Amino acid sequence: MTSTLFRERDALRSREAILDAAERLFAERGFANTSLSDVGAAAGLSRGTPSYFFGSKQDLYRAVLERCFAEVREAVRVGKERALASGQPTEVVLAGAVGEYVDFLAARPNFVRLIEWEALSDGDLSSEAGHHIGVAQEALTAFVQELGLRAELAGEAAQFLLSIIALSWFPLIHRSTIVRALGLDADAPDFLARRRQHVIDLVLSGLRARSAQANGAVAHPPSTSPTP
Amino acid sequence: MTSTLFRERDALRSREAILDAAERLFAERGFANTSLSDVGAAAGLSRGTPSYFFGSKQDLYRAVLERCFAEVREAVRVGKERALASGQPTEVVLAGAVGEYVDFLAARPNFVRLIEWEALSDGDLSSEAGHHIGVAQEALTAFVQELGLRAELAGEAAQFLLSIIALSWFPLIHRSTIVRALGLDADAPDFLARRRQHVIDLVLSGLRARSAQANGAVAHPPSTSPTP
DNA sequence: CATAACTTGCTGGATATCAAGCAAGCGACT
DNA sequence: AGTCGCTTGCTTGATATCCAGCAAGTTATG
Repeated sequence: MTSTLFRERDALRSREAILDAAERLFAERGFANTSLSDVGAAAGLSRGTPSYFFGSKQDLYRAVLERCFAEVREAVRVGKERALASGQPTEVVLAGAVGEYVDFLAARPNFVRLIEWEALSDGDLSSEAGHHIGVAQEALTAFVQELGLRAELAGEAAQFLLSIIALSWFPLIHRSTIVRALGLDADAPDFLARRRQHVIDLVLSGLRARSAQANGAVAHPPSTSPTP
Repeated sequence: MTSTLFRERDALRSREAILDAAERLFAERGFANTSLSDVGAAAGLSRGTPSYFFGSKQDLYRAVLERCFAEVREAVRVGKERALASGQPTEVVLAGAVGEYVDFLAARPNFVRLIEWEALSDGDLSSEAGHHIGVAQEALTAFVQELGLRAELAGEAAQFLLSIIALSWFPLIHRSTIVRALGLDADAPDFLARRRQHVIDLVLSGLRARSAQANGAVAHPPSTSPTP
């Protein structure tokens, strides 16, 4: 019998192992600070194997991003369909969607960090991250549709969506810096649930206030002005 | 007379020039992607000068961070004093403080990007970013004090403060990716004002809802639960 | 005042390290 | 024998760090 110490040779498995390793390392340390040696070693393979399967380092990076975005696109598609078909009241649908978004991101720290490196390095989305546009637009139209807004309020909706993303995203990036500096423990078992609820409450109260302001007369002045 | 083409030798000015150049380049491209040659050239000096003044690349980086944090500490201190002494109603004070925070960050893209690189690279705040703790704690106590909360609600306050930071911070990092993907134009002359107002409205409505829930009976159920 | 002795600000070559990419090689299986 | 999966040796380019040195001052000394 052949030794079981060495895995049998399997191109597909090795490819996936390299993708996994690269995703983890690129997410943790960024593109520039990850060497192909590191990737090979983390995949349990040699220095040269990443190049063998993916060509250049850039190409490997593209492959990693592509795999991540595919997952996100799918999640948005599914979430959108479910939300629009549910027939539940708007607030319930939104609360569910926001909560799921928080959980989705929290379960994918690699994805979040990858995008963050990307945003910092590139400056603009010209290169790889062009995928983002499509997903964001799809989410935005679903959001506008669910709120039953006319097109004129798309800017307002975009602000809200931007806020939802920011609220869900930020604590994951700064879990060990700002979050901890505020005395919160991102590793505590109930942190995620608390955060999820907080984000949902904040967004819903914001939307309620906004629609109250739009419908009724001027109950309170539009909002307090900051400059004296 | 001596030629005015060449600046007279001035150690302090050169030091500052190098700090400025390093801050800009580290913020734009990150630590790993900035060479000391780049820094020297950007400062109008030679390849070797950064090392001459600051020793190692790491030390130069530390000096840049230190200078940034000093500015932030000062801003927090001033803002805190002014807010607590103003005697205005809580909502006005908060709206002012939040708006100022948004503007403060928007005026300092270098700072925001620097911290973001730091958060991504380090993972934890052990090393350089330990400064953060102090500033965040000071802001938090001011916030709790302004709201007149008991210590038990510090966790709640921290969530709100975290949200304020996230809302103000995120669009600056993702101005060319997510913000643009949502159809917003971060370079439009009124984007900052709109965003400022949105953040203020969102935070204030959230706080109003929270205090209504705390004071009155259960007007609406605590909040809609996301899981089916 | 003049010259020498010394300091300070800054430069740019030399060296060493490290990583990407290429190509030759090697073992296993068909 | 040939192909596939993978490894290893080597080259080349980039860059951090060390250091010798120059030039513009500054102080001490005649």
